[in-house]
Amino acid sequence: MRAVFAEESRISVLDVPEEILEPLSRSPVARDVAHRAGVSTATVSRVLNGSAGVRADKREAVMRAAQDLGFVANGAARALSTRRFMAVGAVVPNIENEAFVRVLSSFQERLRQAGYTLVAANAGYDLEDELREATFLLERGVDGLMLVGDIHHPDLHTRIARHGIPMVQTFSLSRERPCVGFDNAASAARAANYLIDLGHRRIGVISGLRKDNDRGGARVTGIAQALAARGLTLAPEHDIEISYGIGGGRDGFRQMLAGGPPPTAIICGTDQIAFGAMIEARARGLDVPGDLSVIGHNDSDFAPFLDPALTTIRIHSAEIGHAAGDHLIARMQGRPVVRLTQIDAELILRASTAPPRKPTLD
Amino acid sequence: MRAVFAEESRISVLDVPEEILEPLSRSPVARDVAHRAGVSTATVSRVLNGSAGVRADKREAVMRAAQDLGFVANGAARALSTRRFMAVGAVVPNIENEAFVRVLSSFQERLRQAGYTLVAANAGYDLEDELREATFLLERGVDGLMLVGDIHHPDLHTRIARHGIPMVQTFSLSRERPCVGFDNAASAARAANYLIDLGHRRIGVISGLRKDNDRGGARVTGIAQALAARGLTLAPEHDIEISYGIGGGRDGFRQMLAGGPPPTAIICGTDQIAFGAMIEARARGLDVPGDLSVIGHNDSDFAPFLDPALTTIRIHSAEIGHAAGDHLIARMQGRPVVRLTQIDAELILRASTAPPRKPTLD
DNA sequence: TGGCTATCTGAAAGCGCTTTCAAAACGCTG
DNA sequence: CAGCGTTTTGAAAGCGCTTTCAGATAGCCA
Repeated sequence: MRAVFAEESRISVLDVPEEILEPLSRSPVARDVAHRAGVSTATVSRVLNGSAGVRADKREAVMRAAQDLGFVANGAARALSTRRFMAVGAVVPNIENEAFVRVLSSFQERLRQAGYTLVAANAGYDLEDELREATFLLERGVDGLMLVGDIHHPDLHTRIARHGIPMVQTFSLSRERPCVGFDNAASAARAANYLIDLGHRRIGVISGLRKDNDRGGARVTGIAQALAARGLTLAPEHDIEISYGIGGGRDGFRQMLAGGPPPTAIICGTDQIAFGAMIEARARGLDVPGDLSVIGHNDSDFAPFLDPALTTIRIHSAEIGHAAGDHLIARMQGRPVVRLTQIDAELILRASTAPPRKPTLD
Repeated sequence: MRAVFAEESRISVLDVPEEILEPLSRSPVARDVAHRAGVSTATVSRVLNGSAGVRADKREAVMRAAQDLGFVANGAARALSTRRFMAVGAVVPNIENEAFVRVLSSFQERLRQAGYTLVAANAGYDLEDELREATFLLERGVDGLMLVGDIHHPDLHTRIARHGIPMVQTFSLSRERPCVGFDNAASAARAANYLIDLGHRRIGVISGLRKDNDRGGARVTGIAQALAARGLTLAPEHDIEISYGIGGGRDGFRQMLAGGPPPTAIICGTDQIAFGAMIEARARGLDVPGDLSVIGHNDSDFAPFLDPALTTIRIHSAEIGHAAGDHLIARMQGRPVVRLTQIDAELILRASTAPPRKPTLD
């Protein structure tokens, strides 16, 4: 059931031309402040940047003049002069995705404290687009760059290197490049082992799109290997790749059921997918966790509130963002840094997983 | 039930000092390109900015030289020279909030197409913080600014005016300033009227924090007025203000029940709050919608998938973002614009609302 | 008070682009 | 081929800040 009520569709008040805002003469520049304070622009700069060696009275005068005039330094001029933009870029696959939002938020928090601004861009799970967006950021001017994952367009590293700015990768580990993340394969394998230990033998996977996505790929690989190590296999019909979201999860599970004997447990690429799969399972009369155990990824806000509460792999997004921020800030300030920071994901056990009702016989 | 399994806590590989990246001489500048192409920097600039009036052969030569050198113009120098930063700022109350994320994403989409970058900042529902963040953005250099809501720090408008850049407000309407949004009071009132029409007489509200939040305030006011117009009142014990989130919703509803005869319907500030309230209701043995009708706000992804599916006020976040982007781009390019764009919210009817089981008698 | 050092200060030179302005090159026409 | 109107082009002047460098001041001691 779904209807639109009282749709008083959209209205626009047309063409009220903009009035001109105050004919403000011209925004004040350092010279104006210097004049007013009776000093040179050099001194203005020194005062406003807090550098020592300015006599108290002049300092006062400059401060007051700047205040009176409402002076705000021109960022571009400063950047041009100092060769520092005081900005950091971040390119993430999907800027609306909860996990990335959390990382960006905590990343920004750190940067902001250090006086940097964050400029985020969207790469949409496509290496070409990622390259394009990163290039755009480099042109506009950033002092550092955050990327997601370990596979990128071959030209990307060259371009970053040419700009001579530090870069840090997140969400996965890398032997070649600085990174903050976790072992996606290992954490997914841990979830698989947990299910195997519970007695499950037919285990399925519903992942998001894996194209240009090393994290998703690694997780599936990790699961397949964990199964193999215990003499089990990930059946092709139990290895589903769908688009993200609750709808994707429903479709994915439906697809899986169409492929032969259903699994007794599934591991999903996100909690949204897991939620969708649970809905579809219920619609098919399957009990979770009685007939089907479900594990998600991310520990979204709603995960503990689902019915049953969702077992999930919690990614410490906030800590990844903080660590990535700290890493970049340190390098931009020329301090030594750790090259690899590992922040392991945790398996959070809740009610959506249980031993299979009737242990499978094979 | 909630346990942490196999917590192999966090590891950091320490102090592998960063190797120096390629000792690249110095990134190429326009002069280098000019030299290589045998022209002046003026011509280089003309070619790279696509301005007409450059002979084809020189244009070719410049293109090739720029390509060979991997030249990328310095954004700060360009900004300083053109007095345009090609950047737009946005200050939102909570950068992690789903509704704002969606607006920012669609806003950015438009800006990006027009060659602008978005710089977003977090104001945390506090006017002082909002002022601080906006000022920070103004200093760093933006050509336009997006804000949320119609109440701001008194100094904010002065500062924006001093910079002479356009600003647009979102999510609510304003008679003083350019805006893209909807009538929060009216849309909430519509929801209230719908409940009244269903036969509800005791209607409650659980809103998020209303401090420095005109949207939240307007919604409650709208509901109270709608009730009053039908001879009903919003009882103080049914007017709850809590922090956002599912947990907030649970707490809020619990608090409401503690305050006397329970309402037969509630309107919540977000779908998360509504979800929390539904969980708490169920925990108390109340049936939704039999004993309690619930309406949310935003039409989050999960709303149609809750059990029962959630009736909610859908805010067209993506369209608000697009319209705000278009508005700002137009003004930055000196084109005339509409001053007020209204994009009404819709009431989406689903299964969480129904007539009260036993009509109240008053 | 003179001399010497330590502290402050301002003039001026960039930073790397864009853009104006005048000169150069070009293409026609008569 | 001179003369004239167009195109093209480059020199140079900014844009508004930081920072160097040398000169001006102040502080101190004898």
